[in-house]
Amino acid sequence: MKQQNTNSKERIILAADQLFYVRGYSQTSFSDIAEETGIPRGNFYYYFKTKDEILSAVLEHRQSLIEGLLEACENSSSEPRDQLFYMVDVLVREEDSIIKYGCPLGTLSSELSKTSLTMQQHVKSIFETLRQWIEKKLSSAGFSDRSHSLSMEMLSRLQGTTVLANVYQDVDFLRRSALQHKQWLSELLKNH
Amino acid sequence: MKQQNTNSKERIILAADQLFYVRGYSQTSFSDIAEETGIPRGNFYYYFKTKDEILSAVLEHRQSLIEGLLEACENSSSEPRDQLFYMVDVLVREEDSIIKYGCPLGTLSSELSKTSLTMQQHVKSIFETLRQWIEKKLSSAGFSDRSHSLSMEMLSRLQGTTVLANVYQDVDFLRRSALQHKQWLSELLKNH
DNA sequence: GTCTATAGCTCGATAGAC
DNA sequence: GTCTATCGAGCTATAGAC
Repeated sequence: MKQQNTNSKERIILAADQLFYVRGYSQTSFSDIAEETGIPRGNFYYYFKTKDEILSAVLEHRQSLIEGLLEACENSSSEPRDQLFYMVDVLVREEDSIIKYGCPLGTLSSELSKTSLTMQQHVKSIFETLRQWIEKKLSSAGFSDRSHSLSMEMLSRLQGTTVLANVYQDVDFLRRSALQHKQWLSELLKNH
Repeated sequence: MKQQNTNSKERIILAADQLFYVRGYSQTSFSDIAEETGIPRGNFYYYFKTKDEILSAVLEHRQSLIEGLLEACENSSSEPRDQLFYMVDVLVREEDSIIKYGCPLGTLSSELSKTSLTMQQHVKSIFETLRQWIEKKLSSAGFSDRSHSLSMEMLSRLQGTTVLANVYQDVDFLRRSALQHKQWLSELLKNH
């Protein structure tokens, strides 16, 4: 009934989450995670049968991180408009890592779409969580018909910004894009 | 003085270019390229000292492909507006591979920014070739002051579209986005 | 539950015959 | 220039002692 192992399992997931982001999934080895956590390689197989199972656990963790972000957006204001602004500003709050490694979801999806469509589907469902929240906020701001395509457009702009900021390693572009994104949202919501 | 080897070297580059796109750079092995070309593994080292040298050659090849695309854009019309449209429509002309593997430049940049900043700089310079051409076309359409930031915005939109189309494996979204992109360009150029 | 040792495989890279 | 054979390192995964 004792669950000290939960600690080790959680530490593996957290280290893997960071390493998969920084180095990519395929370029992260068990040795890397072992070095980061101090837990021996062979021990991992007590918690996970395969490397893919670690990836699954990491994806569940990222899903919960996204849900945490959405909650923070909800708590940032009572106005849907400002909640969406808070979402856009995650670009600036995470600017350092985005410049260096891109979007944690976008770059992982890119990698997995080339190697494991099954796992890529899991990333897609995290995107869906994000998109549905955006759609809900746009709906409550009066966009009942266009809310779906607008939510896709908003995600698309966010992804485009992270890719180019990463390509050009340009934090000023990232900040200007976030500002421009909020101006676009303002214009959009002004008419409702 | 005989150069039959040029044939083999070129075949290696072409196969590597395709495999680096479809599987990713790190996930493509010499064996994969050997299987694709019929050229034995060990033979590669006559033409390239390291795997990174193959990547360099592939990047030079992609640079020339981009220059070919720009030439096709130039030849598609005498109007800068329609030349830009032709550029946007590459999304639709390449829709199948974009849905499956994303943008050949964007996904490669994502991967390399995590593993080899040196090689990523090479990808960045290819993006620059693209961006400068767009900037030139916007300038000749009257945007002398905003042409730089608008060229970044156009690249950003293109990248965002490819990422989301790949995440959602959605060709309809890709086509709608291309249309929307051209409408945005039309609105922009209407005022000049 | 935790750890070491290692199997079995594939990788990039090398050596050398022809 | 073209090919085969192989090295040494690193990988995921397994076996089994404690």
